[in-house]
This record gives sequence, C-alpha cells and structure tokens, in this order.
Amino acid sequence: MAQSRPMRADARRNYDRLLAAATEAFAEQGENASLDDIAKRAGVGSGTLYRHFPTRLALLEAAYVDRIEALGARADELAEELPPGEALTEWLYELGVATIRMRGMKALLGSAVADGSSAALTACGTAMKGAAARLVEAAQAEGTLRADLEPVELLRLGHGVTTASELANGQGRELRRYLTLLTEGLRPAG
Amino acid sequence: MAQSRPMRADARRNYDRLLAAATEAFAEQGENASLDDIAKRAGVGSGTLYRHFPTRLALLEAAYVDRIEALGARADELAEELPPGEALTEWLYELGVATIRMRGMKALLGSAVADGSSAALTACGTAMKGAAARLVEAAQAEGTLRADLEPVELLRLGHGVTTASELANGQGRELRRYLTLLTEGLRPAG
DNA sequence: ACCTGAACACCGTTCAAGT
DNA sequence: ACCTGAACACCGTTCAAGT
Repeated sequence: MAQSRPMRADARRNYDRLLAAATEAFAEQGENASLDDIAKRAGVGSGTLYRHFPTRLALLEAAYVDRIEALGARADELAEELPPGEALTEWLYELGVATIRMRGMKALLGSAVADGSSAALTACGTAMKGAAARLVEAAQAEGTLRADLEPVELLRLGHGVTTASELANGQGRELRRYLTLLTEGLRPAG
Repeated sequence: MAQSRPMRADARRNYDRLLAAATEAFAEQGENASLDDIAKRAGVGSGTLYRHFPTRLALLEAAYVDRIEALGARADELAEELPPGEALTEWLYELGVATIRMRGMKALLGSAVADGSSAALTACGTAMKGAAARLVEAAQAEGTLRADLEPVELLRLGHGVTTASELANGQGRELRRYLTLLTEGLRPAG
C-alpha cells in the first residue's frame, strides 16, 4: 500500500526524521515517550508529527513494522529448521524476547492481537496472525498442539506469558520457563 | 500496623474522603485516574492527597487492600469447599475476574507480584502470596500440580493470562478458557 | 501541500502561607 | 500538625499564520 502520490521532498525528509527519532525515543523510554520530545529530536514542529502520525499507535506501528514483518518471516524459517511443535515454541520465545527488548513494541503487538484491533494496525496484525496460523496449523497436523487452539489465542497467551515474565524480572530471564509452563501445562509432568 | 498516634480529626476525615473518592475514580477511569480530580472530588487540596498518599501506588493499595485481603480469605474458603486442584483454578478465576472488574486493581496486583515489589506493598503482596502458597502446597500434595511451581509464579502467570483474556475482550469473557489452556497446557488433551 | 510554533487544556508535584 | 491552592514544569493536541 504505497502512497498514491510521492511525498513532497520536505515532507518525506520530515517523515523519515520523525521515524528515526521515534525509534530512538521508544527504545529509550518505552511506549510512552513524549511525542513533543520526539518532534524536537527530529527538529520538526509538533504539528508535523500529528500530520504524519495522527495517533501514538500509528507512530509505533510505523516505527516497528519492519521488525514485525521480520518476525513473521522468522516463523517460516523456524518452520523449515525445526519440527512444528518446537518451531512454534521457539517462535513464541523469540517474539517474547523482541517484545521485551524493544520497549515500545509491547503496546503495539498487544493492540494488534486485541479484539477490536484498530483497522490501522492491519500490517502488524496480519503479519503476526498469518505467521501464527501457519505454525499452529503445522503443529496441529503433527499432533503436538491442541486442535481447538486458534492462532490469535496463541498470540494473546504469548503476550500474557511475556507480561508474566516481565513481572519476574525486567529482562524476562524467566521467559523460557514460563513458556514451558504454558505449553506443558501446570499439571505434573507425565 | 495501626497509626502509633490517632490522626487529628480533620486529617482522618480527609483521609477517608480521599479514599472514597479514589475508589470511585479508579473504578470509573482505571489506574490512571487523575490525582487532581480525586482531590477535588474529596473536596481537598491536592497537597493533602500527597501528604496522605505519597505515590499513586500507595493510594491504589489503600483503596484496594480490603478487597485483596478478602480475596486472600476466599482462597481458604475454596480450599474447604473443593479438591485442591479445583480450588486453585477457581481462585485464579475469581482473582482474574476481580482484576478485570475493579479497573484500578490490575496495576496494584501486578506490582505486588513483581520482582522488586515495592516495600510499601507488603500488605497486598503477602496476602496474595500467602493465599497462593497454601493453594499451591495443597494441590502439589494432591499431585495435581507440578511440584516445581512456585506460588509467585502462579500469581504471575495468572496475571498474564488475565491480560491475555483482556486482549480477547474487554470483559474477559475468555478468561475461563485461557485459564484452562494454562492448566492443561497447549498440547493435545490426553 | 506542508510546516511552524504559539495557544489551550490538562496533569503531577512542590511549597509558602495560613489555621 | 495539617491544610490550601498558587506556582512550576510538563504533556498532548489544535490551528492560525506562514511558505
């Protein structure tokens, strides 16, 4: 979905600067980084930020859409390297790690898999849901994943487990363990 | 841990009004309800709010400590009524429902089970951890819960699953299902 | 068509003055 | 000892004026 008309040169330049500034700011300060500060970093009036990115979520999406699409592609790589069940857990792990590392991404991924997920988030949402669907289907065919699990449920639970691991430790050192608890269940190992 | 000296009458009255106003505001607007608005509702200067509750979390804790202790007591009720494994899942469910219904409570419970949980949150933290510990121990003795699960891990995962169910639907209608997925695991039912 | 930045409404926090 | 509310620094958002 490219721009129907190319942007004016100054607009294009401001757009790029804003994106760079935003990526920096989100990485440093998380999803709530000051928008005004981002505009200042980009050397741009605050109104210009709003013109290009009417909502904070729009800016977050623009800042992370590449990474997210890379994560989608990563799912397919893993599917080739590993048996379906393992590919799925490994992907959830890498997804969680990315969510924790790139501090602004959590809100974005959350919104993308939320119920009324904003129509504007189609890019991230469909990338994630598509990747999840392929992994889920393969694992179900293999018989290592509950047949009644919806891809979006997997994403939401992954998000929740990541949240849980952040409670344990800002860096999510417990992420692997918590994912294991999810996949194996809380009942005794049998 | 009662006050060593009783509060002056006007201070006591302001304290109570602030708490009532805060409970209202948190219920309506969630954990980020405006503190200034809370002070205004209570008919009190904003400085007075800060005198009694130096941080937002302190106010949240004060507003919800009763409910949280009730949830702790509820754990023991359930332990008498149900077999340990069921008592545990049911408690997690009720905990999740409360977290979702009382909009301000989520942040509080989250902080209470977080790693560096603020020393000020001892009341909520110990109530939750104590209740969880009793349920976990019983279920482990019964053999329906993994022996290596720490009570605080249960609380964190419960928090995470609640988050997941909020993504599915603001009201958490999927909470029961998501808890089942956690307890049974993502592998096929055997 | 796009940009700027002042203006507005809001919020959290502090603190001098008051009782 | 406690309360008040003005003052400060900050933030998001809009919009008239400019190019």
